[in-house]
Amino acid sequence: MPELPEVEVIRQSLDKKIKRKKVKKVIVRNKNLRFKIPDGFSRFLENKKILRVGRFSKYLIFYLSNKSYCLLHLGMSGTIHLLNQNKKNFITNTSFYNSPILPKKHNHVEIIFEKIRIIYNDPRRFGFFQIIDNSKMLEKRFSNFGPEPFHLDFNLKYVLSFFKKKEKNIKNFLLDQNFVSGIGNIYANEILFLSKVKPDKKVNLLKKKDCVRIIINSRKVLKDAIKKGGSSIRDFKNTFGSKGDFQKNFKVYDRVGLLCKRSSCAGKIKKKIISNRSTFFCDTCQI
DNA sequence: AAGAGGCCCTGATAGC
DNA sequence: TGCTATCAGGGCCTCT
Repeated sequence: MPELPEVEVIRQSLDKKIKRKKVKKVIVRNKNLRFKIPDGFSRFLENKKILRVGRFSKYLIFYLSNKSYCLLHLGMSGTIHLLNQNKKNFITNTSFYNSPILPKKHNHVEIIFEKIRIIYNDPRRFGFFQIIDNSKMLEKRFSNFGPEPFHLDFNLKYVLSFFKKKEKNIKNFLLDQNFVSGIGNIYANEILFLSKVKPDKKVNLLKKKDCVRIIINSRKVLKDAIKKGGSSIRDFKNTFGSKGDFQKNFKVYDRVGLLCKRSSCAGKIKKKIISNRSTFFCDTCQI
């Protein structure tokens, strides 16, 4: 599910719900996520206030009242579910498990506030939590990440310097978080379609104007997706914070065999595996 | 040292 | 109905 736009939409709703609220209790049901949740994780969060919920790239950042941080990456299948609850017996109460909005399985972590309970669900367990002790460590954690597309650092000069003499194709670059942060497989496909660039084009062959279009469209696609509430595909429709609508705007993703949406183009959308990821493009108007 | 590929995991779906 | 194979939005690790 989650590329930058989906994570941002979740962040916005989560921030509204738990900002300035104190964590009463944390329950870890299954600590075997992508990285093992360490002993003491619950103790670390309990009795601390969430000052706000931030985000960098595809990571949610919980700003804690003792100037430490908790990161959450949703992996491929991580979702957050939010349940209101009565004050009475709010920690031990388990009636919420019957809630129709809550999946039956894979509810691995619960963070319990006085009137609200957030539940981390993740069937594939590619997501993870991470405790960060201070702002220095937070800075270090993301020091190797490229800028987000919106950032002024993601500009022509930066892109050209990265592409010089590189043999890699442009799609892999867009997915490379060291180059640019927050783009995943869906939006990489969409960005390249709008930019009229073939996904397997080697970056050292790109013209300046191609790079400019890729920069502009990276911003455009992510911004539009955030505005539409992200993309909901497969069974993620009812998930908290991601009842998105952007999938209706997909020009190439999951449209193999269908007509190209560019009005002047008669091509059909092709599918090709690049570095083990499904890649969709129009080989008529993307060159 | 850049770049390709394997792998972590479960669930939905397609094909027989 | 029930089996098997394939695929899924991420990113780390290893190998060449």
